[in-house]
Amino acid sequence: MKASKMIIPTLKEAPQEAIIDSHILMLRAGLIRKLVSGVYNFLPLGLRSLHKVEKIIKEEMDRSGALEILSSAMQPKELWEESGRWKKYGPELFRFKDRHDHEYCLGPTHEEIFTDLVRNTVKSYKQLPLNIYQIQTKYRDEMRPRFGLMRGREFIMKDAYSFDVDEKGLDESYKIMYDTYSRIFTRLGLNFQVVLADTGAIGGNASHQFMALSDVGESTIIYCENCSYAADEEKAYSHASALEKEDLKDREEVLTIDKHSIEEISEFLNLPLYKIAKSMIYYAEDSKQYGMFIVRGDYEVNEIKVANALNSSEVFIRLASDEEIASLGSITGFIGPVNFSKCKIFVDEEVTKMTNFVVGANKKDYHLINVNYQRDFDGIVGDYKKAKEGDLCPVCGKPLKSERGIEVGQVFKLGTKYSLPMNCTFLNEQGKTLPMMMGCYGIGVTRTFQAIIEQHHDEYGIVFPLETSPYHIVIVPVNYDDEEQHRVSDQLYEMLDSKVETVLDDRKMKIGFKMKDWELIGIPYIVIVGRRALENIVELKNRFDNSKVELTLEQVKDFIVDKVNNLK
RNA sequence: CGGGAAAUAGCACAGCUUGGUAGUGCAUCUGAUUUGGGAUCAGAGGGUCGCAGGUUCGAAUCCUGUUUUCCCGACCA
Repeated sequence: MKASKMIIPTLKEAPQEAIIDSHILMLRAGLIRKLVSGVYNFLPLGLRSLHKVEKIIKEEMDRSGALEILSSAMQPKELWEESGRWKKYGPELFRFKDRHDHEYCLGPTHEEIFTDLVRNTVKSYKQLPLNIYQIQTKYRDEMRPRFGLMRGREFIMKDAYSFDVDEKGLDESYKIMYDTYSRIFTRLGLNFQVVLADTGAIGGNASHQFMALSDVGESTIIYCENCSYAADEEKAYSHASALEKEDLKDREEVLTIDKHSIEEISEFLNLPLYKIAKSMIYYAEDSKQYGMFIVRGDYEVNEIKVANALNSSEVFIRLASDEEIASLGSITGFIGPVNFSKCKIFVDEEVTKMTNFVVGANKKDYHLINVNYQRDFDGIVGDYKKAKEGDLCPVCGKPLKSERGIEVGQVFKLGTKYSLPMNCTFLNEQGKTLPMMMGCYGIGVTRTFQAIIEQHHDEYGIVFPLETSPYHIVIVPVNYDDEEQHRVSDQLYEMLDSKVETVLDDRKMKIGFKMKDWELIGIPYIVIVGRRALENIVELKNRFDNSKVELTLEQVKDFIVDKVNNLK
């Protein structure tokens, strides 16, 4: 390809809208352009690279035995009502009507569609197991689109759904996808970690997330360096460092005027945070119940765990208002579990290990001191706190670490969550009708594309891994008007073009300008044709370490052809 | 949806306090000179100053409303 025929709209300055490196670089390198918030156009260079990401995903999915299909972004309301999600999904679902007033949505995910497809085409155990996937555009009306492709309202996802006859089959399908994902992200050159995850709105009973490690990631990973334990912060389970047990003292009521927060109480009573228990009342809008959650003062309540405890999903969980708290017989700032019975009490297990601690007295300006679990109150014991760095690993007991990650993929075991309500069944060997066991597996393709850039850039620009670079190599004559340089550039281009993806930068620009462009765009190998053109010697710049070597044309060809062939 | 900030040429920004000709750099076009690291000179094109209303002889500037964008939180591939 000749650079003079391409669209290379590089920007010298970073557009105001971007703040993280990968987003700035995609914009500056002319890979994408914003249409509206959370929606982007892919320009030629960006699209080439994106297609390569898709190709790798496709190759590995096909290798795993999965079958590719393509469905529509437009989905009828009826299917969503069958699964119960038309109501449950909330405002994130883009909904619209046609001229006949029929309702539709733009698919944020495709469980309903695939389940419907399979129930109408597969009837026998002989046709199972089955794994069907697609690479297709998804729509989610995000509250806050962010960081370019990282969280868009329109994005490309690879979604796969497996159908099995039983749990054992599902386990196998799940394992295959788990391994396939590991291969995909490895081939894409991502530094990633697999973590245990909560199942969230999609539902189901087991899940792992694939996290590309990065400081700008929106997820926090809690992991153990000693053993292999790793989990999303939302899901992570840990033990707090142990406290000294004291002899139980008599419970007392103390005046704590205007001391509402844990910090204020701690300071006022001169007690450390871990001698105080935090009581929070949550309300689940779908299951319509309140729950009081008690955690140790130096911990946060994990709202995902709250949602699970209240049989709700996180979207519907909120803190109770002051009025609601009053109607339950307590008062904001002085909530506590002692002599409280208006709603269920959930006690974090770390609280059961505390002795002589402080809680609210459900009475304005009073707290109770020397409170003890079981002697003074009771509740449903479980894990409701947010795990944090320094906690002890639930597997081996060593201190846990934390790191940020970009969630690029997730695998779920759905079980019969969709097949049961949607009646997706098969006949087994005994002629008995059974619901299929399903799994679902997603990769955020556009997000993965950005994650690659986030992990592969330097001070000059993007440094694409060869396999996902828009082009493999670019030939840059210092002065294309110079007769010798022109001849050598053309000759090298002829030698390479049919074998590897080559750009010849024939633009009438100064060398510095052209180099800056390609370094920004991230083409890994740049050939400079300059003063030694007469001797047929050129310079090869390697963007991975920014080193340069002088080579003959033949050597350049052998080098790059070899590199590209090695990818296959 | 809560809290903050912003909106002036393709991009980055000044002008607004104190109302009076819409500007700078980069990019674009023409010509010339340049060609080993974002060239120089000369010239040119490009704007409903986000939108609507108000105040005023006169509004980019002051007032009101509105929309959009970005950032921080709650949600997810």
